[in-house]
Amino acid sequence: MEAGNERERTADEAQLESARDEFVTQWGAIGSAWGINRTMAQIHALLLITPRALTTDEVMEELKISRGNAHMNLRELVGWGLVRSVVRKGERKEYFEAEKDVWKMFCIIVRERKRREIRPAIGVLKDCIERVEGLKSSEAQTFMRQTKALCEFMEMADGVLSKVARSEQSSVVPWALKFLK
Amino acid sequence: MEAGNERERTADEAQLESARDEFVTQWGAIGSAWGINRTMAQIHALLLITPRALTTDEVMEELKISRGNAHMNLRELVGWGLVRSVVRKGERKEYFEAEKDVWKMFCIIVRERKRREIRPAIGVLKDCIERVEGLKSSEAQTFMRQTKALCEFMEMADGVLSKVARSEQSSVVPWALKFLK
DNA sequence: CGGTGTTTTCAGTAAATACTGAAAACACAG
DNA sequence: CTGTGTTTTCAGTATTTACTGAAAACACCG
Repeated sequence: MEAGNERERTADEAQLESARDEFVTQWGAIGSAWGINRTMAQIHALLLITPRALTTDEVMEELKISRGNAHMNLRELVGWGLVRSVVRKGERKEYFEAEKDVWKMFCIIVRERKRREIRPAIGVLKDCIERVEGLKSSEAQTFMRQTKALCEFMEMADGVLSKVARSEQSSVVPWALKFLK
Repeated sequence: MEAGNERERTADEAQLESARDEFVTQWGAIGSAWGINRTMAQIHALLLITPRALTTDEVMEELKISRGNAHMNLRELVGWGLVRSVVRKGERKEYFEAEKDVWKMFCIIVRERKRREIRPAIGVLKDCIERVEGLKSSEAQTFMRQTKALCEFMEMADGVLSKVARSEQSSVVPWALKFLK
């Protein structure tokens, strides 16, 4: 009987572990399709599904990666605000834990991508528009029309995302859903 | 006087060309931050700001890239639906032109990313959830909670994006903007 | 059919990106 | 200050990704 339970628990553990591995791997693949370093996405996935905070060594061990790699990507995640470093009193090791609330996660990503990519893109577009202001050729006209349209669109997107991400409440979106079409 | 006009026109052209180059380069950089091949983004940018359709050779020339590269990336853009190939009667060359309407462009990108990345991601999450259904350990609980939350979130995002992209009208979003906060 | 202009493919190579591991820097306790 | 555990850095290297260019395939013409 005891042996049976043990065998069962072990099977369960194997099942869980394989699902966790699948999740970590796939999350890495998904991340890299969106321009995020695969390892960083994997570390993030690992921390997301781990109840407690982990040390750099545990991350290294779990994902079979070097210290440098683990370290750099953990720091990057902390930089994004997706992971917090926690220090336990009396211990010298640093622990890391992910923001687990999916909506907060989303808001953080939106804010950061806005700051890092959308804003600069708008800047570039404005600069391009300025440079050809007043030019008359049809090529110049097409260029202006397109860059202006793109710029307006991105400013709108920026606005929408700001509001959505500021709300900090996933309740706003399901509500908005009803009104769309 | 004539010389003056010519000099002026030339200066204008130089100004336009530098702005166009800037745009193409930067659009490439932006694209690659979002997981899109830099060259593909540059070709897209080039076609966006060119009033007429271009041949593979013109794209090669403009961006200083090889035939193979130009060809493959043009095909990829056609695959996304962001670029159409047009055949002029009596000519054997193939011409390429971009979808210029920014809102349509957005809808296409949303639809494709949904199809290529969001849907598969949801599939992976569902699979992971299924695999641990019924497991009791606290590790399993955390795993389930997180993957379920992520899955629900992505399904919601998928729904919102579907509706937004289906509307085919940029007018819906500015309207929705007022209601957000 | 052979000739001509065009597109497609892909082996080989280049460039970009990510990772390793070991050394240096740091931080703290004794 | 010295020893110990920990974090940080980064030159060198591996892996991945993207590109080239030439050959093959294709499509049409006379």
